[in-house]
Amino acid sequence: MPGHVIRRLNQMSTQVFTTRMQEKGFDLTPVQFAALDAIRATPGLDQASIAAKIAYDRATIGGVIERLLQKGYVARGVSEKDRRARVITLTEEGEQAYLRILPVVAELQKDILANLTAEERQVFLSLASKALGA
Amino acid sequence: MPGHVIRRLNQMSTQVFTTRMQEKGFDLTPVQFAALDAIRATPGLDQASIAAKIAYDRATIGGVIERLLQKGYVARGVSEKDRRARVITLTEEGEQAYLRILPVVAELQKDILANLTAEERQVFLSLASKALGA
DNA sequence: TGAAATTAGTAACTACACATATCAATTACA
DNA sequence: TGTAATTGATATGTGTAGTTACTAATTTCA
Repeated sequence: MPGHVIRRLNQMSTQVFTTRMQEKGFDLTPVQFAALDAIRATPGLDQASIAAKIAYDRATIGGVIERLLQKGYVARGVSEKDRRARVITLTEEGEQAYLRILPVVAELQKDILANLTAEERQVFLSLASKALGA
Repeated sequence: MPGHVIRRLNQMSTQVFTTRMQEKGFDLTPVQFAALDAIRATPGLDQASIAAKIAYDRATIGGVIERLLQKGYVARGVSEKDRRARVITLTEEGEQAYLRILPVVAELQKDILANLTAEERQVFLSLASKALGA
């Protein structure tokens, strides 16, 4: 059952992320990190573009960014080009946090597929990408 | 990024499930189907055992079963052996629904990994199982 | 046997995840 | 140019997904 296996994988992946982050004293969910990463890569992006970039629903991203705002990691402004759009940028605090968190996230990625050999991991990831149509 | 790829896979998988089910006129989520399947396979199981069987949290399963109850697919009783435990069984209506839904679920599993060849799918699933420690 | 530890389920809380509806701003086009 | 269609964001509602805290029932074991 592909669906069931994929769900279990995601469950395990989320658990590894949460556990490792907590161990290192950070309070950031996978989605929040993905958003932070996207915002840092393209500062001044509006919420809808951030959502599209990391494949999330627009409505979901609103809440995620709200929580990043509360942590003081990002700032929200109004776009000069389009007054409907909210432009998101990383704060200095967000930049510092990102730099501390990035190595932790990079490290824990290995733990997610820890039961596979390096080759198997490679095959798995390339098949997963193909399945996603990338 | 394994974590990100896995999340996207799960997202796609859920979407396929939801879309196909809706097309066929059924109102059942992936979790609800998994629970229904487990209950049917082992009638008279208590909630905690169902949760363990499909790798879910005890607290989450409570809500899932509550919704299955509302649909009239399952019945809840008190265990004779252990009065703390709620024993779940499939109703006749649940059995009928399951029989109609099963082929749809079996069919849509192929769509989840539609971008892969049969061989690739096989490799992917065996690697995923290994990653899960099965 | 009786107090302590364990276990089943629920409640409350946080955080996604997405659909749909709504509102405001912008763009397209007749 | 003015109305219609589109688009960005928020609000609302449903359904996971997990944590912690709690109650009630059961087991363990000193």
